[in-house]
Amino acid sequence: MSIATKPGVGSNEEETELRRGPWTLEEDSLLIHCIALHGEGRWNMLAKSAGLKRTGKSCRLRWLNYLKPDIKRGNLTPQEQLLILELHSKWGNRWSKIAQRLPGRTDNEIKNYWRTRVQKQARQLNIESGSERFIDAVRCFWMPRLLQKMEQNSSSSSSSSVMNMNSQNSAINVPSLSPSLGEFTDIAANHTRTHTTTTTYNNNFDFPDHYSLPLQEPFEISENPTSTALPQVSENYNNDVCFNPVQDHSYGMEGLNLEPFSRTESNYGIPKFDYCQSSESEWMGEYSLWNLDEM
DNA sequence: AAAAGACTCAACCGCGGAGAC
DNA sequence: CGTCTCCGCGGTTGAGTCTTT
Repeated sequence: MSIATKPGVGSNEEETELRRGPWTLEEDSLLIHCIALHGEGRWNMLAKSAGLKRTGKSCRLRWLNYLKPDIKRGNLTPQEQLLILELHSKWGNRWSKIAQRLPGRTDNEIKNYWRTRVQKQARQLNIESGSERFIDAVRCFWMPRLLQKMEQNSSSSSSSSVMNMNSQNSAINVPSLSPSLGEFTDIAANHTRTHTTTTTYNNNFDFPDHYSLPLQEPFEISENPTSTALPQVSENYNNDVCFNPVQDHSYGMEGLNLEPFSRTESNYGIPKFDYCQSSESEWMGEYSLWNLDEM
């Protein structure tokens, strides 16, 4: 079995020398060209026929995570983040399975998102990721936040290009979001809509069962994503992509002050407080907004 | 302006399953 | 049935970048 040479460690036997590390433009071109000719799969053979000194695994990874034309770039949208949270609560670290529900997103990207954003937040709150408290935090704080963000986006999207990136990006063949995602976001947006009729949310957020999934099995419901409940939202999702050009890294959970939540067991279970006191306040960075002591 | 620390994400690694022989 | 190879997945690493001090 050939062992990849480490960077800087030379090998006299050229045929066993394998490159590692970042891919060059030339390598990318070779791989793309070869896949265009032969298609995906048979990665070891592909690597050889392309003349690449890479393992088949490396070629596969490069293609799937970076070169494949339908890969989306940019930050995950609130909808995507919400879906990730939801699916992770359902499936755990099944990244590839989760990625199948997010067209254009790779398992690697989702995994990175989870580790760098979600788990980081859990660490900062001294919540063990995957614990019930963590699930609570996701459900009672982060999901509603994302739903709120979705609502804001959807209300402003009519005058923005946020939801229309797909049609503008003719170079990239982006598949439609799965019907399940449309279904899901319909339901999720409906949750938001239900509560945005008032200026105050409460954290119960009509997640009916404390530990059961708030949106039970929304993914295999229908082949038709069209929703009668929220046509405008569905429409957006049928149009797809939702690549948000705004470089907003704060869609996620950064800035949430869950200290009381993480510290006070009495708040665990049925925490009661408003989490959306002010629609005009930029919720990211409003640490005090989340301070239970103030309630 | 520079150093230190934090963060991101592309890429690698090891493992296990599937299929061919 | 055992062995080998390929493929795909999840976990991990580390270089580059960004932010903070």
